[in-house]
Amino acid sequence: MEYKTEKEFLKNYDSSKFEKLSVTSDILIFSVSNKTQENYRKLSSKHFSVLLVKRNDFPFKNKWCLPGGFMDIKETSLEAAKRILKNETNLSNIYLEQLYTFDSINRDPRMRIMSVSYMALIDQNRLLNKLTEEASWFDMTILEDEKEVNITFDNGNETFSVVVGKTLREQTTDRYEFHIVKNDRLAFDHPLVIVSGIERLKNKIEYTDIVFNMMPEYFTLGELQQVYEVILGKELLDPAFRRIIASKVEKTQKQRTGGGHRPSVLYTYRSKK
Amino acid sequence: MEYKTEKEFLKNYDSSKFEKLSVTSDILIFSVSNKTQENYRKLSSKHFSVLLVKRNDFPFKNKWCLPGGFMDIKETSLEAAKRILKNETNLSNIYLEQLYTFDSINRDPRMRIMSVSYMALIDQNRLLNKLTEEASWFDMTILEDEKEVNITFDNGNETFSVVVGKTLREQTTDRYEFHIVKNDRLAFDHPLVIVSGIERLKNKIEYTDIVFNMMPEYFTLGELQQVYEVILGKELLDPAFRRIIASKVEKTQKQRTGGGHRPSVLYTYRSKK
DNA sequence: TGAATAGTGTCTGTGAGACAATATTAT
DNA sequence: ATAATATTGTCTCACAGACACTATTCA
Repeated sequence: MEYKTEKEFLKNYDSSKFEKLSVTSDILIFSVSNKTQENYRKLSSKHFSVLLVKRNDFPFKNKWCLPGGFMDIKETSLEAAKRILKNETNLSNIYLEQLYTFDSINRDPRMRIMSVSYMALIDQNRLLNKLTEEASWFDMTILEDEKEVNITFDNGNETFSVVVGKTLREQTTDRYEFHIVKNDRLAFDHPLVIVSGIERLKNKIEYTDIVFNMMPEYFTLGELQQVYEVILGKELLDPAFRRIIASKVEKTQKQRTGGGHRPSVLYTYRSKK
Repeated sequence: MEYKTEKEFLKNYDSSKFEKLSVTSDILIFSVSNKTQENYRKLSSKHFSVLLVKRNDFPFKNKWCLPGGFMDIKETSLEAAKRILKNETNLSNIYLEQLYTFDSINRDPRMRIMSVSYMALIDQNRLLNKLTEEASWFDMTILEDEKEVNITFDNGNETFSVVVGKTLREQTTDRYEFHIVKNDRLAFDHPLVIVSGIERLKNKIEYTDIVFNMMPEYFTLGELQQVYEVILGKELLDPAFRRIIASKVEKTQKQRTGGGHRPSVLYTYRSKK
């Protein structure tokens, strides 16, 4: 049948023509946690951490997964992500960016479900006991070589690790293609989401200012350096770090005292150049 | 109802519980085209170009759009992209990476349709008259300032331009959020896809080797430099460019002669370090 | 010969890496 | 005084920007 106008066409459009599927928004909530130190003189050490939720229902009952949920037909995946984030942390105004869309055929045993994943960055100090019961921060220890990424998760009560393999498809697709090598405790293909997010964050921390979304309003350069170090997984030299960061931060009158050492100046993020 | 095992749960799962939607794969096929020169002595000048398809049907009948199509329920969006690409160019083995998922509620007037977009890079020499009838390469002229991107499309017969505005959402989302300011001839939200792809390519060309996917097997450094220049939208200094690129290319015995000037050595891509 | 591009040499300033040195606090 | 971190100084080396210069071809 031929239509003369778009209006006419739309009125007669049969929306059931193509098969449909469900979509979820899954959110990688990254943060940096403080581990208090035995020795009063030492700085509290920092850990790169991710928020996981224990599944109460099938599928993958009792396994850990990223906070997520089905997208409503009347909201965008970003809106769904914000809703879930709000639900999980009771916070709005969190840094959020779309990460990747995962849609391998059998990633969900129930049926074909596509996942649009988002990455959120948060300063853990903003949420004080606001977590829901099933949610828990896991510190990540990341070991990476050319072939694999090995991540150990630890929330204080439970420890487990996953291994994700990297294949580099020379020309035809993304630089790295990930596949799960070992995984007992994480649901779905979430190890792939986590590894993708880590890669993204590692890259972006070098050429953007996103790191400040994980920082409180006032912080010392030592703390900021520690955050860089746990995310990049390597130590940085103090003078070099200070030079690079100098244009992005503003000195304040405040100081942090109390450690058994010279007090440090508190800085704030200075947006723009 | 409570289930004891995952198997039992899955057997009884009602997959119609959540509303569903359709998904398309849309592909941004970028290339660099040669404009032959009047003066025999001059090099042919290059243009950054994108493949567009004229819509034969509603919606957006007679407008131009990115090659794309509905994803089958039994294939992934990447597989769909490859299928569409094969269909459009008759080529396999094309560089392809997932770009972004666009899912604003009313992006398609028919119904809720989510688009997973891919970016493909291709050497135009690989396809000789292989294009389908409705497809056409458009050279892009890109003017960008802090607030807007203005792109003029030209396929030899037709010229039009679109304007996309940039908003930078300080903390809560991606660095830039795009919105269409002016658009007459492109269908759907495809101006946003194109701008996102250009941003991605501009970034990646600096820290990856993807540019070689747009080059033939043998090329001169002058040609390669021209490709960088049209994509980055700025001129580069010869010695600096040669220094940077040196480790990525391999000199051959071949030469390109025939221009009214010194012949140039042909190089090949040298993968790895 | 001259127009046009190919290709090289080299100076200079910037900025990162490395290491050393100094400063300041709580016990 | 000492452990621990904070903060600065400075040397060196690599490298990007800039510009000048040489090389080679074909009508």
